[in-house]
Amino acid sequence: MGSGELLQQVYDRLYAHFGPQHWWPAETPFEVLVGAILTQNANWKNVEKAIANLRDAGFLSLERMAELPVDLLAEYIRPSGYYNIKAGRLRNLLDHIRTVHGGDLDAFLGQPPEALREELLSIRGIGPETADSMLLYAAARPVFVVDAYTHRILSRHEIIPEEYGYSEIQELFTDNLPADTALFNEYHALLVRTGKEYCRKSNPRCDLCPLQSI
DNA sequence: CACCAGGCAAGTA
DNA sequence: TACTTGCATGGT
Repeated sequence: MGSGELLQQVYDRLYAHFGPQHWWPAETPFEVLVGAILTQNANWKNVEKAIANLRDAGFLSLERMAELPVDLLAEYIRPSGYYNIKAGRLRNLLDHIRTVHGGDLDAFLGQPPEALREELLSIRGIGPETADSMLLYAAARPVFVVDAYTHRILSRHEIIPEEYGYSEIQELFTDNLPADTALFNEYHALLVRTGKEYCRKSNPRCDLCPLQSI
C-alpha cells in the first residue's frame, strides 16, 4: 500500500471514531497566535486558564496587549508555565507585527504562506510547529502541523522510523495528501485527540486505539 | 513522590 | 553537526 492511501486510511479511522474536532479552540486569529505560543510544551487546560486571565483583564487583542509591560503580561499567563519566556515571545511577535506591518494583523497574516512562514521563523520563540500552527489555524493556509503526538503515533504504529524529524514527517503528509486546509486542520486535531486519549507516553491504551492493526 | 503536557533557544563538545 | 539543559505551572 502507498503512503497516500495509508495516511488517508488513518484519517478515515480517526474521523470515524472521534468525529469533527472544531479546531482551533479560539474566537479570533489573534487568540490563535497567543494560544500557539502559550501551548508550547504545556497542558492545554493550563493554557485555557492563561487565556481566560488575559480575556478577563481585557488584554486579548493586539492593541491592548502591545501596551502591557512584559512583566505584567507574564503574571497573566502564569498558569501556562514558562511564563517569563513566553511573555518575551509574545512581545517579540507583537513587536514584529507592529514594526514590520504597522500593527496590521490582516496584512501580516494575509501574506503568501512561504513569506509568512519565513517571517514567523525569524521571530525569537517561534519554531516550526508554532509557525505552522499559526499558518494553518490563524491564516487558514494548507500547511500540515507536526507535533509530539504526530511523531509518537506514527512511530509507534511503525508508519515512520522513530528518528524522523519535523520536516521529514511534514513532507510525508504534504507529499501524499491533497493540500486542503480543512483536511489538514481536522487531521492534526484528530492526532492530538488520539494522542491524549490512547497514545499517551505513559499508560497508553493501545488495546482501545482506533488505529490498532492498521 | 515522579512524571507529563499541542517547544524552543542557548550552550557545549 | 549533534546532544544537553533551562524554562515552570497544574494535573495524574
